[in-house]
Amino acid sequence: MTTGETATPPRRRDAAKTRRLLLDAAIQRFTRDGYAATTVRDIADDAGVNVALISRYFRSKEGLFEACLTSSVDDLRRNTGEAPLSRTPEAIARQIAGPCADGLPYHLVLLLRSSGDEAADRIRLGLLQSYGERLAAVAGWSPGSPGGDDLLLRAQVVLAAAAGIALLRTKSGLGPLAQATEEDLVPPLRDLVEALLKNG
Amino acid sequence: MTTGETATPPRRRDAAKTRRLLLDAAIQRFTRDGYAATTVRDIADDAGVNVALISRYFRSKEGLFEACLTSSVDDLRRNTGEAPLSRTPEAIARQIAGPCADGLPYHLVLLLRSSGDEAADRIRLGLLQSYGERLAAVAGWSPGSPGGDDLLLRAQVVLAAAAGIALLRTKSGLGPLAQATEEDLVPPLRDLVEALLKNG
DNA sequence: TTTTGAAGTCAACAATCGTTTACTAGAGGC
DNA sequence: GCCTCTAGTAAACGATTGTTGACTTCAAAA
Repeated sequence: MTTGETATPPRRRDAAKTRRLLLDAAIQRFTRDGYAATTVRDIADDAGVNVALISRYFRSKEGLFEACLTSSVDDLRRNTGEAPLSRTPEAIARQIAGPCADGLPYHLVLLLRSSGDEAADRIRLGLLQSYGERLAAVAGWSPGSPGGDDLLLRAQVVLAAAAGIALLRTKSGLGPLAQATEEDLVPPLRDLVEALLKNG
Repeated sequence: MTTGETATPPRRRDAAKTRRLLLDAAIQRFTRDGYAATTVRDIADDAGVNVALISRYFRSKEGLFEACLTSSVDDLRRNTGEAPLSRTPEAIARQIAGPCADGLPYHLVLLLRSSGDEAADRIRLGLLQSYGERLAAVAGWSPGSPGGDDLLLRAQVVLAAAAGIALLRTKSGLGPLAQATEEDLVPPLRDLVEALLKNG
C-alpha cells in the first residue's frame, strides 16, 4: 500500500506533522541533556523547522517541555494500560531492564528532568504517584489499607531504583552496567523486585 | 578552645577561605539544580564574594565544577576509607538511607550531574567504578574472578538504585518516599542490598 | 613608613539565550 | 482565475550568560 487513496496525502505544509517533529526532537534532547542544557535552536534544527514555530505551537520552551511530559505520560499509560501491572516480578523486571531507547527507562529519565516549572512538576509528580500505587498494588496494596504506607514506600523504592539504573545506564559508560543487555539485567532486577514487593 | 594562639588568626582577606566558600556554594547549587541551570553569579552571591573570583581561583565554570567533583570524591574516600565497606547489608543500607543533606546520597546526586565536560566525566566515572568494585567485594568479588562481571553488575545496580533514590527523595515531593526518615528506609533497603549482593 | 604583591572590586566584553515582529509563500474555497 | 487564511521564514529584540581587564584596597615585608 503506497499512500493509499484513503490515507491523507502528504502535504508540503502540515502543522500537525511539524508539531509532532518538534515534540519528538524535544523529547530526545530533554531526555538526553536535560532542560537547561537544551536550546530551542537545537530542537528546531533537529526537527528541521524554524525556531519561531516553537513559540507558535507551544507558546514557550516551558510549554514545550510540559507537552513532552504529558506526551510521555500518555505513552506510558497507553502501553501499560489502566489495568494493574503484570503481577510477576519477572515481567516488572523485564520492563525496567527493557530497551533504553524507547521503553520505560526512557520515559523515567525524562521524568527525572526538571525545568523549575510548577506545572511540569505537577505532571511529573502525578505520574510517579500513580505508577507507584500500581506497583504497590502488585504486592497487595490498596488505598487506605492498614500499614499500606510501608508497601507504597517499597514500591517507590523500586521506581527510584529503576530511574537511577536507567539514568546511569544511558548517561555514564559505567562498567558492565552500561553495556548490559536486557537478558543480563533481568535476573538481578527480578531479585530486587521480589525482595521489595514480595514481603506483603 | 576559642581561637587558640597557634591557630591562624582570622584574616580579613583570606584566599583559601574564599576559595572554600565558593566551592561549598557551588557544590550546593550544582547538586540541587544541576550544572547548566546554575549561574556563576548565583554561586558568587551565595558565597558572598565577587563573580570574577571564580575565574581567578578555578579558571572557569567548568573548572569549578571539576573542583566540586574532586572535592566530593575526596570527601567520600575520606569518610569510607580505602578499606572495603562494612560487610553487613544493614550498614550499607544505612549509608544509602542516610541524611540527604550531607551523606552518601548528597554526593551521589552531584555525581549524577553532567557538565558535558570530558575531564569531569572521567572523574565521575572513576569514582563510580571504584565504588562499585568495593561494593562488589562485599559479595566476594575480586578483580578477574571467574564470573565476576555478574557480581560487579549487581553491585552497580545497587549503586544506581541508591542514586535514583537520593535523586527522587530530594528533588520530587513523591509520596511517602520524600518524607521517609532513615529508620523508615533502612528495612526495605536492607532487603534490596541482601537480594542483590548475597547471592554470591 | 614606605613598598610591593596579592586579594578583591567594578564595569564592560562578546556570545548566546528565549522570544517577538514583520514578512513571504503556499493551499483550499469561492 | 483571484482571495484569504495559515504554515513557515528571516531578522532582530532585550536579557542573561561566562569571561576579561584595569582598577582599588589591604596586609605583610623592607
